[in-house]
Amino acid sequence: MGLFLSSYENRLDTKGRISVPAAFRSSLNNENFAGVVLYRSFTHNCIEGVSMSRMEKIANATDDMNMFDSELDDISALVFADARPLLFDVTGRIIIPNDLLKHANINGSALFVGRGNSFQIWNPADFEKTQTKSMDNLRKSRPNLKLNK
Amino acid sequence: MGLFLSSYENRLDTKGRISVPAAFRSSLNNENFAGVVLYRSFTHNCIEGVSMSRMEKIANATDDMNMFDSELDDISALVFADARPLLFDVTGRIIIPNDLLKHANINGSALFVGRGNSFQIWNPADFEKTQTKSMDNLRKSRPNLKLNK
DNA sequence: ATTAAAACCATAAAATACCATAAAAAAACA
DNA sequence: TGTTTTTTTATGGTATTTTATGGTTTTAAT
Repeated sequence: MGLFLSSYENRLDTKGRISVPAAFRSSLNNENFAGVVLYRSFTHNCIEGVSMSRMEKIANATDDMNMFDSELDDISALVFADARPLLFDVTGRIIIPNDLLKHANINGSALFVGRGNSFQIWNPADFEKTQTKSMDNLRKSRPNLKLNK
Repeated sequence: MGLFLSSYENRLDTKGRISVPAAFRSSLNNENFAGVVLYRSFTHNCIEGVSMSRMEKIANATDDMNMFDSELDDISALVFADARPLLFDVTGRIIIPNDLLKHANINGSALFVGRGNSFQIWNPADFEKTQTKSMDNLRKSRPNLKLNK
């Protein structure tokens, strides 16, 4: 699978449709499932996105075990119940469910942020803020850090 | 087999019929048996659901083992004795047997919850509670948990 | 004959496919 | 390099299909 790289801001139309960036779609070219799987991030007010094959990997890893392992049971309860498989339409759009949009505070437009093997979808302004905060944290803990090498 | 993902709340009608979510049915598209297998969960007040082919897999897996493993023997004994094969009607509905409904405390409507290779059927309010509990458990045991590893 | 179960029919709402076009990116060319 | 042509992408609107749900009729069982 190709990596999800760079960031792209796209608009939601009146029907809630939004184009998944072409670059992300081509990272999913040889998937069986022509779409993405989205779920609410546990750690941020954003949406997480992965491929279906990645979900299948998780399913097989937790499979058969969780009957005896309560922690695995908790994890799979949260992940799979919340995960939304969303097919692309012919032009590469998806409809992001309302509860996910609400969780990420997304209204008019959304920022697709590459994360390597996954990606995130953010309210553009919120992402800006958390990036700044992350940068500040780094500078505090590592005063000599140079990020623009 | 496709995964069971996301959650869908549907209503029971006066005759006890309820639609299995279309997304779940399409995960069972290329099964020989046009329906699902339900049984009472051992660990929760809910109903477990799997495909027939998955039951067969469990049968084969336990077959070789339970001669030596008394716990597996107990589990498979319970599962198979309790399991109900239920065919879809033309519109994709099933009738959930009364003892299963009672076990899961289901009255007017039921929540179909994806679990990857299986799914569960819950009283919607009860599910809400256990999800909150699962989240609390995880946060306690793993404060920095990231699920998209 | 009475009851229960299965097959059949109907429909509003939701989801999805279809068609069209402007903007942007890439390719071809001078 | 700069300019033109072609292709791809993002976006908008409309039409069609699917789904969940309710009710009725027919068949089977007791």
